Amino acid sequence: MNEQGVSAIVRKLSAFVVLTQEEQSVVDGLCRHPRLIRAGHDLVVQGQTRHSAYILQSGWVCSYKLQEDGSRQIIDFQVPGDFLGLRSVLLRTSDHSFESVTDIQVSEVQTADLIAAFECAPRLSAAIFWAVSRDEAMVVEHLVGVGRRGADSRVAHFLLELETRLALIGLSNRRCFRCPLTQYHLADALGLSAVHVNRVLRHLREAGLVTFRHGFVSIHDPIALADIAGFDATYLDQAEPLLR
Amino acid sequence: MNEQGVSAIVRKLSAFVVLTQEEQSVVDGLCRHPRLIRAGHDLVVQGQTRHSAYILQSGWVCSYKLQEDGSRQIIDFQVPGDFLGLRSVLLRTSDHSFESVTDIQVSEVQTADLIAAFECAPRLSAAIFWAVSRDEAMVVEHLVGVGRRGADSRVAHFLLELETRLALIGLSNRRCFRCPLTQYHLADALGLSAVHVNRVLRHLREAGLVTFRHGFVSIHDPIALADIAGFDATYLDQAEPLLR
DNA sequence: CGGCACGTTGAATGCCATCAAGTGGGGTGG
DNA sequence: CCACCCCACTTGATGGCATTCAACGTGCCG
Repeated sequence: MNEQGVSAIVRKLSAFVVLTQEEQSVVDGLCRHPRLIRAGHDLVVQGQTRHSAYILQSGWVCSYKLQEDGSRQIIDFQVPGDFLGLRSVLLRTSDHSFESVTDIQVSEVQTADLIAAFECAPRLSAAIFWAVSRDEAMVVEHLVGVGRRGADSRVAHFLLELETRLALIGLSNRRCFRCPLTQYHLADALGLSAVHVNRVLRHLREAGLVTFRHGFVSIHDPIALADIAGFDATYLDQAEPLLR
Repeated sequence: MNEQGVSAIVRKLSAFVVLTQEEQSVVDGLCRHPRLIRAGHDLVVQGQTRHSAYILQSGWVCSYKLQEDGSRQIIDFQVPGDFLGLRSVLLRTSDHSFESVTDIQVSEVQTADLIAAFECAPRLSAAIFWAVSRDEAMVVEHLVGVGRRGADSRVAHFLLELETRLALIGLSNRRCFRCPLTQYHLADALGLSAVHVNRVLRHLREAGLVTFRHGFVSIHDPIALADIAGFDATYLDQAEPLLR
C-alpha cells in the first residue's frame, strides 16, 4: 500500500478500468499471502517446469535470460503492481528467470483463484489482459530500441519509459524518482557494456538532460530527452481509462 | 489446406493439444471468410485504433515498427497457421504494423466468435493461449539475439528458428524449405544492415553450413549451425502435445 | 531496352566492446 | 579505529565488428 491506501496493482489497473470498490477487494483477495524475498534471489529460473505467477507488491524485480557464454539479457524490469510470470504459465518450462533487484514483497497467485476472479469480475479480467498486453508492447519497444537505436537514444528511452511506468503507480512526480538499478542492470537490459553505459550517462548528465546517480534519477530536460530518445509513449497506452 | 487436408492452424495447435474432430471444425468455423491480399500491403498500420485479429491461411506476413528516422524493426514473421494482432486487440491503438510479404490468404476473426469458440471448446482456448505464449517467447528470444549475439550467430539462429516453425506446419523437411524473404527482411529483423547480412550469408554458405538463395534455404550442417547460433529450441516448446 | 529490385563486393569510417587501471563508499574484522 | 576488501562507478587507450558509401552485377518485367 502506498500513501493513498491503494495498492500499486489497483492503481495501475485503474488506468485502464475504473474499478469499483468490490472489484478492488477481489484484487486485494488475490494478494492475500505476501511473501518477503531478499535482494538478489531468483524467484523462477529458466528451465523450471512448474512455476506460479506472482503479483509484485513492493520492490523491484528483473526478468532475464542467460546465455551459454555467460552474458545475460534483461527482458524487462517489474515494479510494484506488475505481474510476474503470467505470460508463461502455459508453456511447460519457463523460458526465462526472475531475480529480485531489491528486497521485495510478492503474492503468489493460484491459477484457480485467478480464474475465479475473472468469473466474478469480468471487467477485472479485461484490465488484467490490458496489463499483459502493455507488458508485451514494452518488450516489443525494447526490441526496437536494441535493434535500431544508438546507445544515447537507448538509455534516454529507457529512463523515460521507466519514469512513465512509475508515475502511473505514484512512484514518480514526472521529474525525479528513486531507482535501485545499477549501471550493470542498464547494460544487461540495453545490450551495451557497463563501461559504455557509464559514458552515455556522463554524456547525458553533462548535456543537462538527466542525472542517474545514488539510486536516484532526475530528469532535467524532458523535452530534449524525449527528442534524442525518439520517445513516443503511445505504446504504453496511458491515456484516459477506457471503461468507467 | 495442405496436402494432408488439415489447415495449418489445426496442425500447429495440435502440437500442444490433440484436437478432436469437433474442435477442429470449431477452428475451421473461425476461418470461414478468407480474404486475399497481394504482397506488400499493410493489413494493420501502427497507430490504427480499431483493428481486427486475423488467422493467416497461406503466405507470409511480417509485423514491424517504424521509427521517425525511417528505419524499421521487424518484430516477427508470421507463417501459415499463425495469428495476427491477437496480442494487441485490447490496446486502444496498435503499436505496430503488419505487412504481407507474399500474396496471402487471411481470415478475419471477430472477437465475439473467438469468445464463443472458447466457451464451446475449452481445450481449444488452452491451445490458443499456448500459441500466443509461444509467440511472445519468440519475441523474447529475438530480443536476446539482437542484444547479445554477434551477426553470424544472429543469422544462424534466425534460420534455425524459422526451420523449426515451418517443420511444425509441414513446410520444411528439416533440411530445406521455401523462404520468400529478401536479405532486406533479414536485415530489418536482425538489426543489421542489408550489406552485412549479405556478407554473413556468404560466410555461412562458404563454411558449408547453410545456403539462403533464390527463395530457398538449405541447411547443410544443422549441428555446426546450431553450435554457432547457440540455438536451444526449448522456448518453442515443441515436445509432445500436453493434452490428449 | 530501360528501369527496378535484389544481390554482391570493396574501402573507409565509426560506434561500441574490451582491456586496464584507478576512485570512493560501505561493510567487516582485526 | 583503522586496515582491508568488495562492489559500483569512472576514465583512458586500443581494436574489432558492423555501418556507410559507392559501384557494379543480374534477373525480371513492362
